[in-house]
Amino acid sequence: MVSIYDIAKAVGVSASAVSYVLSGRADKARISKEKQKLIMDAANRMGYIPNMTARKLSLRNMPRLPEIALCWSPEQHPMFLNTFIGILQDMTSNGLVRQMQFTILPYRNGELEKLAPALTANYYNGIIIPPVSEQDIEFLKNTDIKVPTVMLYGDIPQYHLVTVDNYSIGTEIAGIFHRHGCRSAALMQPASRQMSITVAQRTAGFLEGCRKSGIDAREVTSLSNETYTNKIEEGRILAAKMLEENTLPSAIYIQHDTLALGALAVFCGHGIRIPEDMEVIVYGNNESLEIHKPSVTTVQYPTQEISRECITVMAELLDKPGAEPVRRIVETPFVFRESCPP
Amino acid sequence: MVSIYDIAKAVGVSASAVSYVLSGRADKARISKEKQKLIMDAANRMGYIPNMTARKLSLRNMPRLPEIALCWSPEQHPMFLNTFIGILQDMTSNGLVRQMQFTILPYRNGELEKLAPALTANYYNGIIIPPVSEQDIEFLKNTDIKVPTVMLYGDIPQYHLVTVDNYSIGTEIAGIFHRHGCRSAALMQPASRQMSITVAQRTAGFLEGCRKSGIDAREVTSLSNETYTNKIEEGRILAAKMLEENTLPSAIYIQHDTLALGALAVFCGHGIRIPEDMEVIVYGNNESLEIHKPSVTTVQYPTQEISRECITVMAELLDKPGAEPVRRIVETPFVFRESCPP
DNA sequence: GTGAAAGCGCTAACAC
DNA sequence: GTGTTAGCGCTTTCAC
Repeated sequence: MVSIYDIAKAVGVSASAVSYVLSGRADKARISKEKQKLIMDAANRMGYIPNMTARKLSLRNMPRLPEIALCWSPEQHPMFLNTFIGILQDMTSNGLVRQMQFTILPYRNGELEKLAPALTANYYNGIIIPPVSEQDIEFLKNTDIKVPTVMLYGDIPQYHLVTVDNYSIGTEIAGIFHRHGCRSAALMQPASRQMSITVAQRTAGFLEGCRKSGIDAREVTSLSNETYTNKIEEGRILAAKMLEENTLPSAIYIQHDTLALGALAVFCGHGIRIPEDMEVIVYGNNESLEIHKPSVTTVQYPTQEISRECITVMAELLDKPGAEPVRRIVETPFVFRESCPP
Repeated sequence: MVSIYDIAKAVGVSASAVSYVLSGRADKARISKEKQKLIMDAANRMGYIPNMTARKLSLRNMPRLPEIALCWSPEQHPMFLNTFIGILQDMTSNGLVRQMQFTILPYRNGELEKLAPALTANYYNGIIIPPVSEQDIEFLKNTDIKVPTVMLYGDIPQYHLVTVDNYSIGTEIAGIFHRHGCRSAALMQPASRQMSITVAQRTAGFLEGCRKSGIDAREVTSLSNETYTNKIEEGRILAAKMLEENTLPSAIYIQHDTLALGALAVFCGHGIRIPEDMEVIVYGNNESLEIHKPSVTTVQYPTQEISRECITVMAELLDKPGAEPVRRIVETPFVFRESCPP
């Protein structure tokens, strides 16, 4: 990395002159125009990029905010990140939590390991990770992160946790289908490069619940090597496949809101009456499910509450680093609508 | 701020001992158990939070990534941030752009000014700002940011720009309605605390286009002091209001995708035939519009392309800081569907 | 086991 | 106008 000293040497001036010019305060130090140009040119030529770390350290009167790394995989629910930032903005401006600075560390599901250097180097005051794939959980279990770390979903003993009770969601849905006298049920879920543990937990709960209730349950999903332009299309294709096979169950639990919109479009388009022919429950939080005809019973994916809880826990941890790992389970309310009455 | 020296003094040991203990390497320096405990306790008691800036500066072998501030208002399109991070992850892992570190600076529309200290202090290697309100534009015009700065939407001479041609979108839609022989048109838009300039530009284009074509155009929007649980509900209420007034236009241009879903639910529920009774064009990128019955003609809000362009521009700027401001206009393709044929 | 001291790259007060 | 120098708070080597 080229520093202001390199430039100073190259141009034949002192480092402070370079500093003044490159941080836009040349006038303040009354550096001559010619020297300014020489310095600017050299900086450009040599590919100088200021080291903000050093700059910040020397800037005395700047507020020093704790830096939190927010590991983020775009395969999360597409609205979640926006919700998270919204809640953060809200809580901070209302003085509910201390100010913090969030840096996004993007990763793909299953490739969290690539962030290992940043995570293990004590580079941040805190870390937030929503590890959704088994592989990432495995990596985290075997990694020694020494700064306060909050997991979403992935229950790993040494770290703090904010999650929902995915397994119970599955069994409760199975229970509802059972009470309604359903004999057969389907479980529809999106394909992904890496099976999400949250989906897997709900799946396990649902299948176990069905088994106990004597409901004949089967999974509907696409091969992971197929690709779709979006979740709507995937839902349509999965639904079409079910119709082709001509073995519609009396109830279906769809694990993803947008997927559900696609699937429902096909079911309704083929004259399947919901809930008479088939009851539908969806996990997610897409507002469209509310105005869908018929309106759709959902288990709410509580992104707002998860965000709030996560931010709260992180803010508390900063002040007591050695604290015992906390476990916070966020509620997932059922919202009963036409597609599956209570 | 309490430093390791404060702790060292309080406990009566050297700063290096404190450093070892607090960064989890006490064993490496063979610090006695008692001293470790004393140091830990003092740190907790005194509310010590490590200064990551200093830590990073002294860590020699860490990769130094340019730090980019991403100013973000949650009032942006809810999927945009996720898309942005997804594209970033993609471009970086494919080696299309250099590695960068993104820090999120949350703000509310109209309150960008509160970020002024962070923006003007040369605290970041680059800054990205999507200023959507007039007030924030005004603030930026009068602010001297010295680091490479990319604006989305807000055209301000001294900064770089990535945007779409909002005005033309408005006029083109008016032109389509005109070609179809519409005599009257409505323009529906979401209420917001701060009128978004992008919405305002499309509005201006549309109204001017209507005026030139002799279309009688009127705006439908809610009072900014009303609040809604979500955009769907807002759309439903706006549509209901139009039905009450019993003056349906022959075409409507809806400025927001989710708002449109709510409004369309009401229109269709009241037997309004689309496009026969009323043509509909929507600006946005919600996938549901594609499977809506009838499917909805949209002008695509190209969040992916905007993100890609923005990241590209920023990466280029880092290497040539003094460059002339660039202007990149991203295409906004029309997708014609049933609600308004070409 | 422990502490002194050098250095990370930069800013800014100050001397010239 | 320009250069010297003392920090910013931390890590890490090395001497004791």
